[in-house]
Amino acid sequence: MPYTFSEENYLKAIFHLQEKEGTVSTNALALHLSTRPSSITDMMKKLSAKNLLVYKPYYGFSLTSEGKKIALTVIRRHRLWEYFLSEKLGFGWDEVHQVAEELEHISNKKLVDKLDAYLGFPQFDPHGDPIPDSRGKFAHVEHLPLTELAINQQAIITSVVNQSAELLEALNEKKIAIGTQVEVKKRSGFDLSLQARIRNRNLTLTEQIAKNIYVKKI
Amino acid sequence: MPYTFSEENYLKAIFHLQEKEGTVSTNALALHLSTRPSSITDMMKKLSAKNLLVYKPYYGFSLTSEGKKIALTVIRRHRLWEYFLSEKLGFGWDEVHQVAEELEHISNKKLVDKLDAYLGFPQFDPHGDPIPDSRGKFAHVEHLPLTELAINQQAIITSVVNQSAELLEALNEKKIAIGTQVEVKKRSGFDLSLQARIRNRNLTLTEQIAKNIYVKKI
DNA sequence: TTAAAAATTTAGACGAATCTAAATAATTGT
DNA sequence: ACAATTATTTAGATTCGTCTAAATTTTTAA
Ligand SMILES: [Mn+2]
Ligand SMILES: [Mn+2]
Ligand SMILES: [Mn+2]
Ligand SMILES: [Mn+2]
Repeated sequence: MPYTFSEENYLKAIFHLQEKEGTVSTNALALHLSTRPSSITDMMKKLSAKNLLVYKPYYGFSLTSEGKKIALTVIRRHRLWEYFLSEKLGFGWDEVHQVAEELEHISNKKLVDKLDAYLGFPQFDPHGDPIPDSRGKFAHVEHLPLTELAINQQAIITSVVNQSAELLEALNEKKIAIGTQVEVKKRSGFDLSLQARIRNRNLTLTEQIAKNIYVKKI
Repeated sequence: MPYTFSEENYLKAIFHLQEKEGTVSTNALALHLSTRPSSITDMMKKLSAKNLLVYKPYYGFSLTSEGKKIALTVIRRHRLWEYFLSEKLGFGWDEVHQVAEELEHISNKKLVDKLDAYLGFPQFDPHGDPIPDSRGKFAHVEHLPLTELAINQQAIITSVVNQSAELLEALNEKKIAIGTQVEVKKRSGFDLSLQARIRNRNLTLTEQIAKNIYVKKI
């Protein structure tokens, strides 16, 4: 029942890659975790011995339901702490991730549930990502990347998928945040950049930025 | 600058034993940390190599000023989290220690200082122990063990030194807490137990309990 | 269809933190 | 003063998580 920091980080990373890419390769996971592929293989053996994932050498691996359950509790803790840091302590959304990366490993269930209650059972973290409840369930939001929003369609920003400090700072500068209303006025056929109307101002957003911003039509 | 959980736990334990007993022996430290004496010796070598303590085989060891500084930051974090758990999340004072034992190792300075500010710069933790400020300074309270309080002298409880869950539960049952007013009416010459008047009721306190309770005369 | 390239695993090593058992040093009591 | 006891250290092992370098398997593309 008590998993190591490493085990939790691996399970969470696998869960995220599995969600985003559908599949997870040894190299992709090594890249994501900033480790070497051989370390991945080592850990896969340990985790499969604990029945947290199924692993066939050279065939790949995928989380068991127990493995998913653990990944979700780590994600829950991560996002709850991010919310706490942002809402109660006044951290910026570009700073919370790094700190939550450590706090997420404190596994006392009573702590997490009391924190959740204290925060008022928030549904989304500061990046717009849904926070699993104590049973691992979370709200689903119908959203699409800003790159696919129809011209002149009003929408609000629901989340930012890439949470690199650089991107978040760039968005801060442009005063773009979760909940901000946005409308695409024009999309360039040449570089796919777009002209957006945000807070009554016209901004140019590169494709690289736009594809990390998800929106919900209103 | 980044110390391991183990290193921090050792430094904190040495600091506490040094405060309470004046000196620290290998065996005492092993007992305190629930490890084996040989593990202590191993760690003493590591910590002295890092100049956090001075160590001469068979002669003992004591913290350098750098070692004390680190111990104090760990104690600061521990007590701030205890305060948070108690005041904000509603944990009982007999539950906070165990959780804080983990939270104390999250070393992000900005986190700790923002938490401190959020809590209103508390001076004492739920057990009455002083919380070091960001420079490592803390309030000093003139207090004495309840076993030494003069008969009929009014006093209030400032702290409880032994924080075993058993003792704290026993105190909860008797409705004894930090800040509770107390007066000793009689002290038995036979078993050193004492009759105390607390919340307008007369209670018998064994010596074992009384010596863990510290009070300040009023 | 097969050779080159890419992905993955294995072999062997290391540092951290711990342990047991044995050796050694310090203390104590007669 | 010295033998017995106690405290401490050393020797040697183990587990965890990681690494590099080499081997192996899979994929790709000529
Ligand atoms: Mn993490
Ligand atoms: Mn987030
Ligand atoms: Mn601790
Ligand atoms: Mn305390």
